[in-house]
Amino acid sequence: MKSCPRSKPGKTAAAPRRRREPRIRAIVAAAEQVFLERGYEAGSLDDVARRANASKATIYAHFGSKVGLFRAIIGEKINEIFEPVRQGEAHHAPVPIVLHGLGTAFLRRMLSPVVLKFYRLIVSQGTQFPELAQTWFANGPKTAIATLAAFLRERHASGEIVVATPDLAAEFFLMSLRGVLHLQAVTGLIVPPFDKAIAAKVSAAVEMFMRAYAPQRVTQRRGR
Amino acid sequence: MKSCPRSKPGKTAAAPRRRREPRIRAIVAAAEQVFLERGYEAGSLDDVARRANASKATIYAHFGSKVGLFRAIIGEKINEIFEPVRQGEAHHAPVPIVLHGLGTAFLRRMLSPVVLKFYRLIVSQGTQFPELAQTWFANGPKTAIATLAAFLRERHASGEIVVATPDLAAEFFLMSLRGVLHLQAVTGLIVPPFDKAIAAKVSAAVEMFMRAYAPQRVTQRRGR
DNA sequence: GTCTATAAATGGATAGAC
DNA sequence: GTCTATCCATTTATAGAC
Repeated sequence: MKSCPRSKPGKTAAAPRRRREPRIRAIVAAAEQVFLERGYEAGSLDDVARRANASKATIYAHFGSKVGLFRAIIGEKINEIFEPVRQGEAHHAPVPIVLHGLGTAFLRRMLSPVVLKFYRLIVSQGTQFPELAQTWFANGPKTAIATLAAFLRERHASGEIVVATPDLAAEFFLMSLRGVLHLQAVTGLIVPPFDKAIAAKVSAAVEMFMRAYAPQRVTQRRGR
Repeated sequence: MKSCPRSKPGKTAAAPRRRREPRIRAIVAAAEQVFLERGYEAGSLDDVARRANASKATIYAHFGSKVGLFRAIIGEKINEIFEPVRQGEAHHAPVPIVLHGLGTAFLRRMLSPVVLKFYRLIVSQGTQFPELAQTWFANGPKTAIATLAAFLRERHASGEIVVATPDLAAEFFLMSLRGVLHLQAVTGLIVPPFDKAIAAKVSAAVEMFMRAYAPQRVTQRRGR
């Protein structure tokens, strides 16, 4: 049976880029779902074709192979997913307040269904797709740490905190934030909503961080 | 359809357990390799049979299905793998020294090939095999944290450190220890040897921990 | 470009001989 | 208990019509 006849493309100048035929967009959307939901190995092209109301032949015509489809879809999705992370905003509140806000947003995002699925995918397929792992790491964890480190560096300069190694401090904070909560969520041991757990974890992490990096200390630490 | 041949009643005094026919042992060993190396989905029973010099029929006779084999093999392997974690030893050195030793051992283990493969497996299959995720979490992270927390509690009592919430402090320390290093290793972005990176990470984490939990503080912080 | 139909290979699972 | 041989569903990939 014929599928719904869609209006043939006549406009190609409106959208910035990402201007593609509806069939391809449907395939992309379906592939995202399938791969994120079932993983690379278990996700089949039959499944993708079915959800996209397309045929496998069309998929192959545009992406060449399963590997090609996976690379294209996931590579693109990475950039889309981690876009919010790159938005480094200027914060002027006291450090603990800012950390609380950043931490909550960060942790919420880490534990969102789509990011959890993404994590499972990268962890299980990272060694098979090095360039995807690379992109993921650069756009995700690395950028998050760099952003927080920049903030810490500022506040160190203003004397509000004492951080000799901002990148390390940022890493510690973010990792403490994830904590066991992330392990439990990613393995399905706990399920949403996580709001209560997130709030508790953020408060505890901020408190620990401030205890470690607050300036008012008597210890005769080395200079600097 | 035969079910899993569990522990046979009889001589369970001499040998701890593991009293089985050589064929089964070969299958178990092969299955461990295959599943840890290629994952659950990609790992095939043909592959297992080949490496075990056995036939698929024999596998089915003893384990019933692929799922059954996986559950049995991985469930058993978890207990074997994380046995060292449970060895809570008594330490009498100063806290930073002990943390350094524990941290190094812990991180080394976390980044060992087999534990990394295990992590990939649990992360990707955790939601499909809840009881495995449960066992893994209880024997791994949870036990590690509990062990460290017990140590911290002792030293808190002796006044050497000030930890109001030992479990949280232990979690923070261990998570800070893993840090980005673990992410990079698990996704294949970096490869062994990790010794240099481990040493650096441990020192930094211990320093941070002591800064946060050392007792010599001016607690004139308003509020607290 | 997109479809139907099919090839070719793989993998989970079983029957039946020994 | 273990093997060989086979079944059958699924899956990647392609050929050829429209």
